[in-house]
Amino acid sequence: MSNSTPATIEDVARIAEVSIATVSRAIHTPEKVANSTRLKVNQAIAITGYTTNAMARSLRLGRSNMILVVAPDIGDPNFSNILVGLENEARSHGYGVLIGHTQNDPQRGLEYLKFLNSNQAAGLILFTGILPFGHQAMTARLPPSVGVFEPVFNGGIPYVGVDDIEGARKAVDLLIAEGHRKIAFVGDCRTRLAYSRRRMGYEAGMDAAGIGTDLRIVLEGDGTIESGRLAVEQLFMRDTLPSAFMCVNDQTAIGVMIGLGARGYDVPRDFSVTGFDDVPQAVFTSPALTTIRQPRTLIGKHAMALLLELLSDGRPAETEILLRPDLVVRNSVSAPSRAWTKR
Amino acid sequence: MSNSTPATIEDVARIAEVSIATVSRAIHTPEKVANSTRLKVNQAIAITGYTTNAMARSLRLGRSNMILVVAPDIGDPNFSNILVGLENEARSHGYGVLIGHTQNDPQRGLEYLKFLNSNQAAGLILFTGILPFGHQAMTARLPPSVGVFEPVFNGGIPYVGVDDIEGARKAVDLLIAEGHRKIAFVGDCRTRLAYSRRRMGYEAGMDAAGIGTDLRIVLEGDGTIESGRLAVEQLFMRDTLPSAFMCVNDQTAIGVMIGLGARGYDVPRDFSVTGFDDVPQAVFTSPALTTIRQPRTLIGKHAMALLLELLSDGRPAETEILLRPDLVVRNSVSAPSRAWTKR
DNA sequence: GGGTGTTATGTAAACCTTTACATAGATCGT
DNA sequence: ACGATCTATGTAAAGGTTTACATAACACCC
Repeated sequence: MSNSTPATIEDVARIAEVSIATVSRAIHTPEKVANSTRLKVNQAIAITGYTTNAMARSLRLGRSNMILVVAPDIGDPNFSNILVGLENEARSHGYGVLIGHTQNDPQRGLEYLKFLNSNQAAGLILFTGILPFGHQAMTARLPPSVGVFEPVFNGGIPYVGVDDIEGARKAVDLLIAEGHRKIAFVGDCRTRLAYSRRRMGYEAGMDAAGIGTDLRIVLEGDGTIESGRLAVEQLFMRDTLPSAFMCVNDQTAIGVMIGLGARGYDVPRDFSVTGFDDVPQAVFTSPALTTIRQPRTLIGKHAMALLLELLSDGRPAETEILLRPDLVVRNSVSAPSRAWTKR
Repeated sequence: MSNSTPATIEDVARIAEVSIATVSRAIHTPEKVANSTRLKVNQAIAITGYTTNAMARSLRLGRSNMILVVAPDIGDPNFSNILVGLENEARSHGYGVLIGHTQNDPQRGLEYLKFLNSNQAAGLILFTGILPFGHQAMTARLPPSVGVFEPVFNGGIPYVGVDDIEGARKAVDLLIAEGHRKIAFVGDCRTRLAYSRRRMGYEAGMDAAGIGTDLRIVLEGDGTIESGRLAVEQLFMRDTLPSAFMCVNDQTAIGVMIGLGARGYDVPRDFSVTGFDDVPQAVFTSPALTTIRQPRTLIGKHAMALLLELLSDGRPAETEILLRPDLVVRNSVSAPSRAWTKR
């Protein structure tokens, strides 16, 4: 029963007493084969335990059934949930998911390009927000691709993600509703499209409330904890303090809370803080972080569905699918402290 | 330069004015080809931008250059760091890493078995602690495999992980050194080998200190936050309270701290708590969790190295590689409270 | 100078599948 | 009843690679 070498289509054909072509047809286009024959083939498959050799199939078809997922950092708390969505959707369509991380190393990017060139992946999901492959000359050979988590700015590939503008808007609106007027934005960053959009949402909210943007309390940042801590330091140096910090992501918010804690302030009594992403840790910070949730599994699902569509249709359907962000209220926001309302 | 169809070995051969066999040899066994020829071939490769078609290669060789990694849950905070180690090591040897998650669904397991049978992966890394493929009959066709994170109990495959016994021992020893005598063990679980070992370390430590094990404060658990919370409830019901909780993992410890917090107790003033794993969240709990660190990236690296060795040698080298766990002291442990020292 | 090695290269088969084309048998319309 | 059409199946080529075997060139030794 369990030979050392796996059964081939020929073994099945021999047992079913048909040709290998018929076996192949019985599997892939069953309507083209007589009922009686199909039955014999299915029995033979059951007997041999035959599984199509994916290598041979891919070789013949000129494309594989693997999707390459390239992320800058597998450990990113946002990553795994999106991946689950991607993986489920892919597998239910007979595709496998392959994972690579670039660690922001361009050399790594080239390796993946080679990988794609050698036909090992039929499609590409990009978390990096940038085509990680040096010269655009290569672009010609890129398989169908979909950006996720971060829009890809140097190549017109479709994107699936959360509506950053709307999400940011929800955060500012909450702070404004609580009575805040001086709201800092931490994590301004021109190169990251998602962050730019969040800032746009921030500005829209401030404008809508008739407050407008005070550039002295818009701080640069790269989304790391450290950048949040640094921003707090800068503000205390400049002595232009807000009553609330709207942060471009949860990591930054954690950094801000650490910075404020280090200076002896209490969140939310002295300052309110919001994040963005709702990473798992956001529940465990103290206080638990009020933030904007990304529907990560859903993003993964949609992104993969779009990619698979591209793979069969050829032409790009939508260029951008934006999902609805949800406000998650926890304990890091309250009304501004007395000290601030007086100003 | 960038044709629509990728260059094949024949294109290279034509340009280099040699046969395809020579090209293949120039790539894989360069010492068997004359210097002058090798030069010509390399130039031709550079001109064409040739990359070996991995499908054809795998088909011919009867094995792929992919390693399948099967985890119960990609989102597990322990997972990503081990994966980084696995991935780096694999890639530096020309292998790619493929990720699957079973979500503890046996159906899923079967899909992966099919996947392996169809030659799409040369080796298997198992996070699940169990061969996820129904009947052991199949075992015959399993490719070289290595267990990681959790020893595989139903198949004699090599294992790479942390020394759970020693790690647990470090945790008890710390608690004992702080003066604790009544130390609960939370997360007893017969089916999970790693947890059993941690309990063994716990018992060894208690015995060495002449305290011994009090079964009334050894509680079952499955490593979830909820199981930790529940354990606290049980102890308060039974009214047999320890002064410290040694938890089988960080999640459990978080649950314990939540449970204690809910009853109005302060950690570490009223009770000390230790975890195991040092997941990223452990820094952000309040108080920050004292725990045992698993060298995750290193585990991944060693596991993959072992697997690749198996792949080339054939025979299993070591059956178990245990790495050193490190004690990470944070703020969840202190001397027992007055109330307890008096007992 | 002819047998013996050695070295470098070429020829062709094999890996397993899918599918265009060919074939043969059945069905149908008149 | 006969050509036309349709349906089910088979034959064989193709996809790109690796490698056993064959060949050819060359050096070497007695």
